Amino acid sequence: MPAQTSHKPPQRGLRADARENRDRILRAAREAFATQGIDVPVAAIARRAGVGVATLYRRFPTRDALVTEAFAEQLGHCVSVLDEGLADPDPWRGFCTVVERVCLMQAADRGFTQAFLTEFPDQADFARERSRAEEGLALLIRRAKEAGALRQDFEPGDVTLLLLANCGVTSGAGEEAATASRRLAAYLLHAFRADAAAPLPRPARLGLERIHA
Amino acid sequence: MPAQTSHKPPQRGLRADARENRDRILRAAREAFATQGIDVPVAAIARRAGVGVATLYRRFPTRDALVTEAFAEQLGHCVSVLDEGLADPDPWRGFCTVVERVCLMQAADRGFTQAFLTEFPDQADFARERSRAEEGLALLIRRAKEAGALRQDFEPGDVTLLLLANCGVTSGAGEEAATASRRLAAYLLHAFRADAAAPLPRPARLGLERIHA
DNA sequence: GGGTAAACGGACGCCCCTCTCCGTTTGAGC
DNA sequence: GCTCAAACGGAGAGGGGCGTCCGTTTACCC
Repeated sequence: MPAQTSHKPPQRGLRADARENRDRILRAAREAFATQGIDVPVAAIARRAGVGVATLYRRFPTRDALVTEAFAEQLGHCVSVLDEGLADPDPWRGFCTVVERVCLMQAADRGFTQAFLTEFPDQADFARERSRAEEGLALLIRRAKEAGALRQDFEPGDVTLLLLANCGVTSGAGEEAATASRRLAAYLLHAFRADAAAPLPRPARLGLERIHA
Repeated sequence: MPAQTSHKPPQRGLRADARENRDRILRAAREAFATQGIDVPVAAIARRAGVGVATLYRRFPTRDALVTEAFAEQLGHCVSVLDEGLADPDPWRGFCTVVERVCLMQAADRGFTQAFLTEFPDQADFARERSRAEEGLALLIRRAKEAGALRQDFEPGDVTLLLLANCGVTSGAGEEAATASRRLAAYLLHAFRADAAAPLPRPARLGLERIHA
């Protein structure tokens, strides 16, 4: 079989106007989701993009498909943030950076946050990205522990915990979202430090996939 | 004027069957909200209560009125938890108890949590309870600081921060909600301790009323 | 037990959202 | 420039939730 050309198949072979419209729809969707939340009617997105609803549905057969595609970019961004964190010679600093950046991404995009909280289209693409993210994260955590910076009883599910917590904060805090998110991250990162160790209750069994349960 | 007899006016003077039905509706609503979330259709609540929709709407003229009334009990419970915390001779322990208990209440009731996160009917009753809660909380915080247990740069908005964070966790963690909530509370309470002090970013301006912005 | 106002319940109107159908327009190759 | 498949867009079908109307039933009082 031919090497699968990235995960954006339906771009090639489209007529010029169709491709243009497809881009406008995606841009409009991202804007709408970010500002109005993930529940904006499809019609509103179409209007914002300057196309008819039928055009939108021709490219994205269902609402979920559009949501998925619209957030693929953000998801990719998350992964690259993680890569940067892994590249940092100081694993603790790398870990902190990842957490802070992702939290701020959530704070800046209401739709992205909601997508985390509510059930989400579990497309195949996402599963792949997610498992990559899980591996990278586990590696970063292991390194940070070995460096003696991250507490020993920390575990990967605690990252999910933090992300969910941040979802709540960013959904609820309105315009203060970014400030609140920063403060939450600071508090939690502080509690995660090894030198802050004090007994913890047993961990929740939260994988990254649990997020969309 | 006659002393206002608590804040449950429309109980007296109802016909026996009507009062019975009213209670069943409230019970059904609380169950439905707790298990299915705050978005259950009114019709489902009516069915569960064994009454027609019209009967429901006769007692609770709008959906929001029903939600408000259904959660009044929980809100009262929160306040009494706070009172208990205030009664503890050790203000830090009192503070921890309040936080942990309220977090677990949220974890146990999906609807209550959602009501925190999403916009909420700002009924007059609630404003009163809320300001009482704010005062009590501020007092508890002041005492805990004076006792040297709570960090000096902690501020009331951080309680809102914690509650919102817990909302996110409990909405997202499914059956692990209680476990996750406990762990989050432990982490944050730990970070709130005075002996854990490290510089924080500037606080978010979150009052309790901000929760429903 | 009989009269009456209160309470009941289901059917219905209204609105909004998702997705489809179909007649019209347009880009691309010759 | 001509042809035609590809793309377009608006109108509308289908479904669901909120709140109301109105004919029927029932508790309470005498």
